[in-house]
Amino acid sequence: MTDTPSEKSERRSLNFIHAFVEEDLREGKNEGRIHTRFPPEPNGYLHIGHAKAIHIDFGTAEKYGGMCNLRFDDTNPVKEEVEYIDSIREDIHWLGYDWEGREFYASDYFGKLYDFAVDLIKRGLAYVDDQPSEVIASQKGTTSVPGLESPFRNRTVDENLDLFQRMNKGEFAEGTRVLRAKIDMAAPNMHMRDPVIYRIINRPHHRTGTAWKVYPMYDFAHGQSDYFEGITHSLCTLEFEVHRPLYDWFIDKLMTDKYRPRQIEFNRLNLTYTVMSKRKLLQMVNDRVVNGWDDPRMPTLSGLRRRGYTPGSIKNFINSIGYTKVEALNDYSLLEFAVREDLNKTAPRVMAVLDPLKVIITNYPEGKTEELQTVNNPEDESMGSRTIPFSRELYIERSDFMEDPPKKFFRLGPDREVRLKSAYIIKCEDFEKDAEGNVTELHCTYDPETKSGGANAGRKVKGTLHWVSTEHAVEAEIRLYDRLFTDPEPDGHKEREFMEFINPDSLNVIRGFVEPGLTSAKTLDHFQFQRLGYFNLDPDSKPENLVFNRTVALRDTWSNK
RNA sequence: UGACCCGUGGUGUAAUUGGCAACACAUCUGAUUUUGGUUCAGAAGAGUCCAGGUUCGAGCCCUGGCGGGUCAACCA
Repeated sequence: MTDTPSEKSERRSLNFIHAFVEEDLREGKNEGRIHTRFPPEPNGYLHIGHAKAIHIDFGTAEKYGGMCNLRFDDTNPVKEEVEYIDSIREDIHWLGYDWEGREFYASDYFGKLYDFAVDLIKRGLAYVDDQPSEVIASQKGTTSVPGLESPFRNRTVDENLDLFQRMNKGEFAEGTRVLRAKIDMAAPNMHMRDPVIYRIINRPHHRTGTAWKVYPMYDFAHGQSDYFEGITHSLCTLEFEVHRPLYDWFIDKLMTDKYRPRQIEFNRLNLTYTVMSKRKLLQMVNDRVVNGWDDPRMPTLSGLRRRGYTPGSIKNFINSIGYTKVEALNDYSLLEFAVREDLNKTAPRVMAVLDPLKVIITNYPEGKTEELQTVNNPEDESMGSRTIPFSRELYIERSDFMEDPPKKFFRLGPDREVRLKSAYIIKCEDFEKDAEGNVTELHCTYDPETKSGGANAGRKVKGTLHWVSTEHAVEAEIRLYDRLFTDPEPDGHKEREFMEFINPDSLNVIRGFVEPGLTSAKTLDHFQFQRLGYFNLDPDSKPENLVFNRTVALRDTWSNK
């Protein structure tokens, strides 16, 4: 069989997970079925790390004509809340995936799991341990010293059965008894040293209420849930690698036919300048470091969405970093590149001034307003054009003028010429300063012959500035978001708390001026404010108080050297 | 000092059966441009953790080191 070049390059780009999947397919495993699942615990909002999992879970199913379930891993009523379930559903949909009604809960299987536990007891493979957790922990041994067997390890089947049933009836207090799998206290893998599989919890569960007093542990619930749902490939992150022997052990005891799920682990997403642990994100929400899970500085999907990141850009980013078994730290600039690349094609170019400096065109008639034509996107004619008002008084960006400009500064300075985007070439004749020496006002003249698009517009000047007409511009609140953390690895310091690395300037709220017409923009529509970056209208923005969030800044490559 | 996993430019990935180490980001030039954006062209940057071995040929196979990660929750 010969491959076409495209087939070759397709196989070339296969990640190791898909290589495993194809191998299983070739070997005819599970009758050629591909079925994955995305299994979040509903104890927080989804973040960009989950996007990596979502893309491989749903993406693999999509690629091989299989299915992907959504399964809420809700085995611990102490930590989980209904509130999170809705946000998780919404975020998956936002990324462009659908579980087609196959929404399951680990708690759906509490009955089956209980029966399986009873079965293990009957087969002499599980026992009730009456010891407190500290004693069980101390008997576990260490990574280099074998563990000790519990004195309750060899109870009779009848006694175990009786005790386990009474555990579930609420006869015993939390922490007084657990059910353990009987495997091997001397196993080199700690997870095989008689792991706890059921514990008593006296708190109502968000779905099953008070029906159960005992709840299965992750290891006892996850693989079995996979099995019950017919999952063929259970994709998870690297830290579960050492759990795999236990996963397989339970499946061995449960298997009734040839079908068997397979766990494959990949590297989790780590981003520079970003904290991804749900525990820490929750702490930032609780400590009011940020204004909630969807604060635009948060790495949550809802935060990124509000900030203006598009689903497509996140998908491209995830694809570009790939899936391997190497613990990687991905550069934040790669994400920003993906956003700019995506937005560049779709975002109309509009004018805004963030830090205004007044300019008076001295030879322009007072009271006159011109409607100038400007294209929405110079690279995409189909996006059309619009008109913007020009008048005698304008704002330009304060940083676009230098009293004493260095050699390679192409913007405005005394006696310098510059083009106003879509308008005229102007020349700075004079400027005023206040008592502190700050420049307060520029007096310029314009050259009527150089009107943009006109017959004589061809004269070249080095710089082009964005501007707005003071009379027509709309004042808006503009939120400039920067990195929340100052250190590339706020999470990676053993001695120092990640909170010590919080950037006090991560949010700057300013009043700027935008060209008229943006007030009717739809929420989340993107704009490129010339040279300032990509912005979007905040979902909470009101017509009387426009709020724009900066999605990502453009790189201003001019440096004062 | 146990078990398992992993070491490829600064970062992240690729390299078919063992066959010239490739791509993207980042960095630096230059060109075009009514955005110092975009686009285009180019440069620099690793000889694949180390040492042996097998082979005509090793990033890939074997052996031994070294380095990093995960695991000893009644969390997931």
